[in-house]
Amino acid sequence: MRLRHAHAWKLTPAEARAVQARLAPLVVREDRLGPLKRVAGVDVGFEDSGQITRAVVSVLSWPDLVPVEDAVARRPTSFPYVPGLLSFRELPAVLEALERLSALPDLLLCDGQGIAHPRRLGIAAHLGVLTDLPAIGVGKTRLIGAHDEVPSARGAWSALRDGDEVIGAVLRTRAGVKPVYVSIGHRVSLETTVELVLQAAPRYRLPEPIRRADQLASRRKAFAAETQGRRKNIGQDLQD
DNA sequence: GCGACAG
DNA sequence: ATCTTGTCGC
Repeated sequence: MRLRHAHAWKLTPAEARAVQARLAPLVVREDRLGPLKRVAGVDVGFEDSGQITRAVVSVLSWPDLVPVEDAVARRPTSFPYVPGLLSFRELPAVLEALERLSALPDLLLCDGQGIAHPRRLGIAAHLGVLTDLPAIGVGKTRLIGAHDEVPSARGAWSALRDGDEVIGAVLRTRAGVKPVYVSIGHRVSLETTVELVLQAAPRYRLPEPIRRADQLASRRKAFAAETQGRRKNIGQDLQD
């Protein structure tokens, strides 16, 4: 498949913020999803002291969450980490990985914020707009926004607010475990976002697609079992 | 001017 | 994000 985009983004932080201001209005905050069959987790890791960006997209079937395809892409890191500008550092590699899939997924679950961002264009929203695929942001920590304490039961959540606007939800995917920060990425309402994240994370804190992408993006060890409760095998490395 | 600050 | 195994606790 083709995602016609030049992946060479040589921008200054000021220019990057201008791009965000231009794209933020294009985010669709309502449900515009088709049938879900393939859901992808997106994550990025770094090698060589951060000089190489490694993006992974793991596609799982829905709703059974069985791994069906993975794609990896490595690129020289071309943008520093600047809070609020994460997508300019990670998306070039992510787009390259997406293009390597045999088919695009029906939904993207991204490690990072959606519209819970200063200019409402976190990495999940940015990726959603560029690909026009439904997308959801799942952050492990907060970028912006305030919220009440979240009840400890799985499924409980509190609105994440920036002033008067609700920009996301702080959701408990596991009882008694630190909640995750979820927000609209593109073409998915906040209500649906909460439902889908809960369905995608039936057992662990993070959604299965993101967990798998995490594995492939950081560790380089084999991860044969664990997904379906099988035996553990140490030893076999697997490259890409 | 002083903090806060996704990954 | 990354440097890194085993270990303490529910």
